[in-house]
Amino acid sequence: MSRKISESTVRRLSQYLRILEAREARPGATVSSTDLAAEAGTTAAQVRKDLSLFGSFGKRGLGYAAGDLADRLREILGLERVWRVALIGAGRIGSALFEYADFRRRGFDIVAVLDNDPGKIGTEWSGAVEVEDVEGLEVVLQRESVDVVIVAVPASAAQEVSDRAVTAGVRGILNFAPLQLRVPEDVSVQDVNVVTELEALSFDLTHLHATGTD
Amino acid sequence: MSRKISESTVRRLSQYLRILEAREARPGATVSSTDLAAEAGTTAAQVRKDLSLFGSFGKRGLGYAAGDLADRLREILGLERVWRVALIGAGRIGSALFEYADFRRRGFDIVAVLDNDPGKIGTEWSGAVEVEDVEGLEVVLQRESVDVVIVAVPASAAQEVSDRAVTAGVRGILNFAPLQLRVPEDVSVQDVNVVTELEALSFDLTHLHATGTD
DNA sequence: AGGTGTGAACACTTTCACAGCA
DNA sequence: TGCTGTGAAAGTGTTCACACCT
Repeated sequence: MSRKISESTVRRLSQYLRILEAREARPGATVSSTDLAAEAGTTAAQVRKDLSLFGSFGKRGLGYAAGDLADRLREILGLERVWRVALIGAGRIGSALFEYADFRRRGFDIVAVLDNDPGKIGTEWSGAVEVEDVEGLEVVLQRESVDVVIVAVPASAAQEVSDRAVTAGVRGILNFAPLQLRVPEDVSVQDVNVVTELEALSFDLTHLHATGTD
Repeated sequence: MSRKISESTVRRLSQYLRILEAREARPGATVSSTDLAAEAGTTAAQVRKDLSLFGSFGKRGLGYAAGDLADRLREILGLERVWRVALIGAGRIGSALFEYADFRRRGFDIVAVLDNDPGKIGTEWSGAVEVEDVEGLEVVLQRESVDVVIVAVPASAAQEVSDRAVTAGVRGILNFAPLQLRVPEDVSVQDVNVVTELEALSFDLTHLHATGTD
């Protein structure tokens, strides 16, 4: 069924879905590629190309049925199920993520939290999940049928934790550690690196200033 | 001076720099494009292309002088100065970011924190910065000569806050709100969106499974 | 030999422009 | 007329392959 879909297309699909959800469209409402493009900060042609990669579900002369389009996007993105997520690392980032209610609402359920700090192990978070010893990583991942792990440990521990999760069968990793994780081909890693984003800003600012003179 | 440098090149430069810094190279140490590529998860040709966009500072047969290369990268990325950052939004994400010491070490100094919650305004964070009322945004940004703002407020408030920061002269925005900020051409925005990253994982996992059957 | 710097080939993405349906 | 769907054209980014220096 699937051609090769680019990373950027997937990112935009996620964005389109968020836009549609924010509108909580009344039944029957329609949306055009021009609409979506304006809000997503891209072009109408881009929106149509992205969507047409998965079939043609627009009506010529009208646009897309907003509700149907949202459903279709959820289906394409694999969001019709609940993903079971384990959070590895109960530090600042970990706890901020855990408290971020949007995950749960969007189908990512944090079913386990692990850390190696004895002061944290055994404590209960939000009266729901107990922090467990990362020592027992494999057991926890299996017991909870975890699909995805969030790596929120220091860089020095990240590769080991990732290796163990992969060995335990995990195929998706959201990585907050500032290094490139080495994983087998069939494992998908997404990186979040705020320092890199800031450095990209720094680059832009430094070189934007130069635009006038060059 | 500057040709058009792609977003992806800049991201990789940041990564190369981090790799070099992690090695705390002894003076005189050298590093080859093959080395860097292996650790960064890219190809040697890519590394050389990226670096050659800014001049030729490698030695044929030898590689790059690690220390010099790191210096050059910092210069290219505009990291030879300290960037003054204001954090708008003192919620979960905001506080996690504030506590993340790496920023300061890397030249991003959070000089102001703003929020609209009366319970937070006036409190001191890390005995260093006092949370101020977002009401006075413009005054604070000017007083502190802020270069970059981090937008960590709910989506509903993000565009307004961004507009006000831009009007006050800010040219760089790190955006954590899940929407596309509208800004003038000469303002650079970098987005961090964890939900999109998770949805990209969800997409990959859903479609990797299919590879066998298709 | 070993490893850089780079034009030229290739692959991928975005934009254009228009045929075709509601 | 209005707006989608899509081949073809244009534009960007990556990989190849090799001349050249140490």
